[in-house]
Amino acid sequence: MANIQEVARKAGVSSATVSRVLNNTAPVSLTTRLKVEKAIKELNYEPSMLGRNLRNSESRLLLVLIPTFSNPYYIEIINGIEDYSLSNNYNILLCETDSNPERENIFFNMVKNKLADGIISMDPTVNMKKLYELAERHSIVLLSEYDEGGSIPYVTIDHEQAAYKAVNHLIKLGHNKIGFINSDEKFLYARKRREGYERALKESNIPVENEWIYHTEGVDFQDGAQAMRYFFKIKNTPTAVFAVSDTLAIGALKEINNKQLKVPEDIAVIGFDNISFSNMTNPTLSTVAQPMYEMGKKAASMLINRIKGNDVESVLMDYELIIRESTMR
Amino acid sequence: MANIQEVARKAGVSSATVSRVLNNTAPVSLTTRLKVEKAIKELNYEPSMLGRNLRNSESRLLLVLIPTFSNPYYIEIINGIEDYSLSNNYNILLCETDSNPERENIFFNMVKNKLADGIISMDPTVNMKKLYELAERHSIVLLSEYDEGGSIPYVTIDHEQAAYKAVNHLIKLGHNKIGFINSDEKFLYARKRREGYERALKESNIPVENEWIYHTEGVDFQDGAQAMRYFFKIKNTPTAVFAVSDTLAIGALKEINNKQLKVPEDIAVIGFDNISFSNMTNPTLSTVAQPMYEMGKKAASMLINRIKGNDVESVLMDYELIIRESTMR
DNA sequence: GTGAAAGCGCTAACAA
DNA sequence: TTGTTAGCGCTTTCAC
Repeated sequence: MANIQEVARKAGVSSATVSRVLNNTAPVSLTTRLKVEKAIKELNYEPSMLGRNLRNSESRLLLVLIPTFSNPYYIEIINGIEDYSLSNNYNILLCETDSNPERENIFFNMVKNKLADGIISMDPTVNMKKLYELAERHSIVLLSEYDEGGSIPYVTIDHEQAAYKAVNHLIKLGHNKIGFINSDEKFLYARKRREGYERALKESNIPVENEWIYHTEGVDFQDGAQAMRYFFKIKNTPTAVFAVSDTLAIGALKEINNKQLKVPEDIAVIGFDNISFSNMTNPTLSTVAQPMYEMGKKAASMLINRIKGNDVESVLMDYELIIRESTMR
Repeated sequence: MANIQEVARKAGVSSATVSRVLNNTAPVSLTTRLKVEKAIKELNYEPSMLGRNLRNSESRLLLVLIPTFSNPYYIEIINGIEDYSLSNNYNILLCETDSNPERENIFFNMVKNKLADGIISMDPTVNMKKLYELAERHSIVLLSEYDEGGSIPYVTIDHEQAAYKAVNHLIKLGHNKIGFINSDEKFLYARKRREGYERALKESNIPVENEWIYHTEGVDFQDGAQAMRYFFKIKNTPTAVFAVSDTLAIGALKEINNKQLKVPEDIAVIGFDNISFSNMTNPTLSTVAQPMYEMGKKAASMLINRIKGNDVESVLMDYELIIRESTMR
């Protein structure tokens, strides 16, 4: 592959001029521009990003941290991030941390040693201390999971209120025995959604029963099924279930099916995330939809702004309750 | 962030020595090594990949081309690719082409201008002509989709035989009206699987009816549902359906449910891919499982070998028929 | 075992 | 409008 010098020689100009043609960074006379473009074409020249990046000390690569590829929740967000990034000449590197600190370190180091320009973290298990250290000298944006009152900008929804609305919807349907399948409360979103769950109950004078709150290990289908098995085991099985993710809700649905019970007649179920599967289950799943794609775009734009040195503000996005068969009367 | 010169100065050595300590590329006396390591720690030094990559003219970045994030089929493969790559100090860049030639170009250019060292393409819509051009000077491996008799190495399964087995399974269950939900036959895998479908029928003296072969536009749930609606519309609705992907099969399942028909009693269904959701449907879905994770690892190892300049050979992997409720008697 | 120096490919400051 | 030159941070000869 030819380099800029060879192009310059072939065109009979200096490499600086070739660079100027390439980047439109200073006026070049039409004749020389044509000569240069001809040489570029003839040599099949493509500028090396390696040289350019070293010189500009940027990589135009953004890291997107997610705990696992297997949660479909992230897909649309990633699409949003990618679309915005690509159209701003940034590429994104999808980083699966597996909630593994070692992996996390690999990715943090990529930023430190200039292989990436910034990070969008969607990983609720991320090491916040290290992230703050990194944030001192590098650009970081939090997506979905965030740190209240912290200095790292984030984009998220009002998890407390969204959970409140979901549970309230179940209450209005006449339920007062409402199970809550939550994930580990070390995650902020889990704590927030629990608050929303409790507020809805209290406002309707329904006592909050600890045995109706189940904490899962992960957010796989299996975890949801296991939670449901637990609810079946206790004496007072709920007549409605709110799960903090669609994957959990779908697992619960499956388990209810296995028991030959009917949704929503015997047990109503509502999830969270509006993943594409949620419309394919039988019955279809009610859920809370976040504006995934928009959140992704927003986060990307915030990050790129940060990289450019601008100040950015955190944002709270809207969400929507989606009623489907699993909570119809 | 400190650079190698500052470390050298602080340690009282030359930058060459620091580099030698960093890369273990030549013997360094213990005392100087300790001095250097001390300086590195004190300055919190991390070598810049930008400089290193330019010097070594490599990026240690691999591109993984997939048509869309939203097909869960790719997840485990990507995990395999990523695990192998990371443990060999390569990072992977997941590239969603959206079957869009422009996007494809962006990614091809990354390889041309040294921003990436090679490509694993899982995109059946990829522009083969351009890919071959690229393959002349760069390392490429095809995964799942491949080019028979071409010069680009690939890893795949025997699609013809896998389809044959799936259909044969339906025949053994007593079906002789077997619908086939195929994707566009511009894809090699689709043509191969059709061959398998036809071979199974012919071997059992079941005539191949064109009206029982439906070609979808995409491989989303909706496409499967649409295919099933078509089968319901024709006079002679099949009693069993083989879909070339689980997503299609799940869409079909949903549509059968909507018709108040029972799977497998009224219509048996078998898919392809063994995505995680296939075990959560009601009934659970029979399918063909490819060794996704292993295929990913294998492809990554082949690509990295190629980059190193070694010759690599294409491989055919095993697959497995997974019988679940949707095809039980 | 270690250092000096060149150079990977590019861009930007300065000079002309 | 264009060329000269320095230098981004690193590794690797080649001397010593």
